[in-house]
Amino acid sequence: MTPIHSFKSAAAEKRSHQSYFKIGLSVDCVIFGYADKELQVLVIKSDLKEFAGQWSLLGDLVRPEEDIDEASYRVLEERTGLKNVFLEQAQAFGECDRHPSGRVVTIAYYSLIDINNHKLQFNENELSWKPVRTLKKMAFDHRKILDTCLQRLREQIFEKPLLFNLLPGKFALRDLQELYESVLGEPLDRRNFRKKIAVKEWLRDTGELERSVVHRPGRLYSRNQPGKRQ
Amino acid sequence: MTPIHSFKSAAAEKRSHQSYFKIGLSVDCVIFGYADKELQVLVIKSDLKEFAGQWSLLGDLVRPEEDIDEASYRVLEERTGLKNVFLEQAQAFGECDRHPSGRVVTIAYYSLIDINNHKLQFNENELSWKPVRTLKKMAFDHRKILDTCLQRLREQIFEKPLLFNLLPGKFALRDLQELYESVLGEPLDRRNFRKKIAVKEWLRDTGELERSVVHRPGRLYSRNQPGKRQ
DNA sequence: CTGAAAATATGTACTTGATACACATTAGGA
DNA sequence: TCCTAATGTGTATCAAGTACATATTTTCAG
Repeated sequence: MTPIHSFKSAAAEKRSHQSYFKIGLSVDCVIFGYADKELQVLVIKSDLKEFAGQWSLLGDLVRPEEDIDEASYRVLEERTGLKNVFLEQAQAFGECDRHPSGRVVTIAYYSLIDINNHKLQFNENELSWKPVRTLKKMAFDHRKILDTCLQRLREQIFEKPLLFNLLPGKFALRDLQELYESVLGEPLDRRNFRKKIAVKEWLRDTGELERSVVHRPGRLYSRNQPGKRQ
Repeated sequence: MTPIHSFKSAAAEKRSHQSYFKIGLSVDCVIFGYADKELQVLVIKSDLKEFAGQWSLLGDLVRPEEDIDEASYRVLEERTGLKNVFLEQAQAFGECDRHPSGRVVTIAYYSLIDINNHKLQFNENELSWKPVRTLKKMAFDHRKILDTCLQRLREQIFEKPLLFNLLPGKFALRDLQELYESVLGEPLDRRNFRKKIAVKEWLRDTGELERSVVHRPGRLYSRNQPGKRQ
């Protein structure tokens, strides 16, 4: 047993524990979006021959000089151009055989962005949005990572106003409810949903109404920014 | 940008990404116990000169050939001799400067054990139980890790029967309540506590009573093993 | 112009879980 | 035998979640 906390110096560490530094460390980002009334996730084609044709999450090795949180923000920004968005660590995945090319432990983060309000950086691989529902098999253990993050998201959406990040600036309550239903994977009662959201003061009534709907138009709301009193 | 998922082989990986393998990976275990009516945590004296005299959590580097979960079980077993106990991953901590001897990312786990029902392996350093309440400053970012795990524990104790791991085989309801109060850091109403626990069916009435108490003795309970019907 | 269709908007009863709180009971010790 | 210090239990209240029905508003078809 070689307790890490008894290292005497970085130099001694490198000599005596060489083999311990053979483990690669990465971050993987589960980036959720919403389109076609379905929860989507941003994925790229894996170009590992073991996973030919399969989709994988956006990830990268952590650089020696960056915090792991920084690494996740970097991956998100490189791929979507977005900064300063909600990004939360979910869990580390560290089974020996999870990466066919070597030992790589990954730390999973998840994030939510408005698909129509950003530009993807399509500079390599095939980057695309896929419905979470239809992604049966993914490269590596990425389906498991996705499920873990989705589970975490489900636990959070009534605690924090996360899902507003997936919607355009103005939306009807029905849009919001459909989004919640997509994420939770189950229908919600319209009246109870409205009440539940109402008490949280997450919404601001824009005074506008829906247009071009074939029925009575609903009110349009926007996210109530913290600190702003309506 | 060098996406990890496009590695062609382990050999190529080693050549082209040498610098990415300079990050050390460890696990740290927050091992809770209960004694003197206080929540305790298992710590050792740090022998890093930067943290002379300070306490640190039990941790070790992850070995190249073991899963991270395995690593945490190994650390726990090496220090306490215990196997097959509850051990849950809490969070990864990966700030660049968290370890003075180099870049080490750590994954925190927490566990709960009965202090009086195991033998500590005192083969090195000063290994001891310390009240969580009195540990103001710890080595590394270990106080932060401890707080994170404690927070996670608080969220779990009414969901899962975790705290029974800290108690002897037989205990009175008052003992259990005092333990909950220690963990939560706040007093609980005796009658409401009893009701809340009762509906969960975590307890089995042993039929015995407390002894040597200077008042009316309470019933002694043991943990109701799953599957066992009383 | 009118009525049908399809959605919005809202309120009420019920159930469940959490909280606040009071009184009778039992063993040990003086 | 009484006092002490707990145990053991029940009830009223409040908050949150759930189930459910009716009136209203717009567009579209005729």
